[in-house]
Amino acid sequence: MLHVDLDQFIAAVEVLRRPELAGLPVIVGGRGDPTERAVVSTASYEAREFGVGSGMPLRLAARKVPDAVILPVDAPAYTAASEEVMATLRGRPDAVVQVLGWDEAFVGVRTADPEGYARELQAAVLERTRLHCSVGIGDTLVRAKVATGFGKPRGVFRLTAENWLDVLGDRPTRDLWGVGSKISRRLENLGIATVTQLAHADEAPLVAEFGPRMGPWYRQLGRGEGASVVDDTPWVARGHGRETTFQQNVADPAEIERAARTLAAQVLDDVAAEGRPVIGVGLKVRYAPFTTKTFTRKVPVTFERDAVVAAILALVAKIEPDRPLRLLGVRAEMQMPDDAREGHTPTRSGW
DNA sequence: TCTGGGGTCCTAGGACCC
DNA sequence: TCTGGGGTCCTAGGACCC
Repeated sequence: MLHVDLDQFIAAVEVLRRPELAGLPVIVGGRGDPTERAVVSTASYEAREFGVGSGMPLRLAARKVPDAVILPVDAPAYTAASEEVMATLRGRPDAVVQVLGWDEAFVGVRTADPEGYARELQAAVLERTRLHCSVGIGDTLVRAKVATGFGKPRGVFRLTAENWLDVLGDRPTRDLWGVGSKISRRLENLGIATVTQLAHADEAPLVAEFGPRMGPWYRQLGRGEGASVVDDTPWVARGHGRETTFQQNVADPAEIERAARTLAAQVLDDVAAEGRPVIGVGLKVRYAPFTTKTFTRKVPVTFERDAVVAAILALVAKIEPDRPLRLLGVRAEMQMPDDAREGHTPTRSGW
């Protein structure tokens, strides 16, 4: 199968509608105001030269690249561009498309010439959307996904059982899809630093450290093994959430309740659009400077907005008084359709 | 430098039941 | 007086992804 990833997608979309930005360091994040609390969504390759990357605080990015063009996030524009891209992928011969996000998808296809197919796919995407993408080819989803990184930008790269360890074996486990900084550190404490070491690790210590599901899963990941079928079943959201980071920390209970009610209303609008009842609510709180707490509660299956808001406010009452908040989030879980996906293989990202 | 906002899934531990 | 073993449900929190 193939994995397709648009190159610097958000920045590229912005440059398309403002051609004069081509070749400049472009940074997209937050409301485009580098004095606010926000992070970088995407930086153009020119900006990345200065060490700017996704997830970096916007303030820091602006300091690193004083001449950067800083733009606000325009989600509808990226959604529209993304839909064009995905439609292009679906139009490829025999393609089964599994969308992973705005700028990513798996494409399942049987072909004797995957590289040729990938090049044609890139040409089709470029012709229809004027956007460049990189393509990974693999015999599993994990290998295809990881392969794309080696193809960037605008390239094609293949990873299979043949060359997986040759290419990745000496790399840190952090380079694997699903291993972040915390897991890689815990692996290191088990004496596992590289992909090869993970691939050949004993299962028992992994199970002891990560549990009966995730332990074996991480070793599989080290081998690049796992699912190899692209699944185009339409996505069904489990819930919807909204959160806001306060520009200044907030301690006033009345202001916190107001913010919670506003978020709850937005969440309930999102939920109502799905036409499925609410089965639970959640509250996320980040106390300043950066300690996150969550509270959850099941509710009787309901379409009643007032009942859901009341459940959310009951969670708000659990917030420690006199501790300033920097973030507040509200979430609602929805009832799943009966036939919803069962027996999922863990991937940590739900895809 | 000071860390967004939208999601998903897994695990631990307590409550409760038989 | 101290205490089994199995199961399910719920909550809180951790980690990851884009």
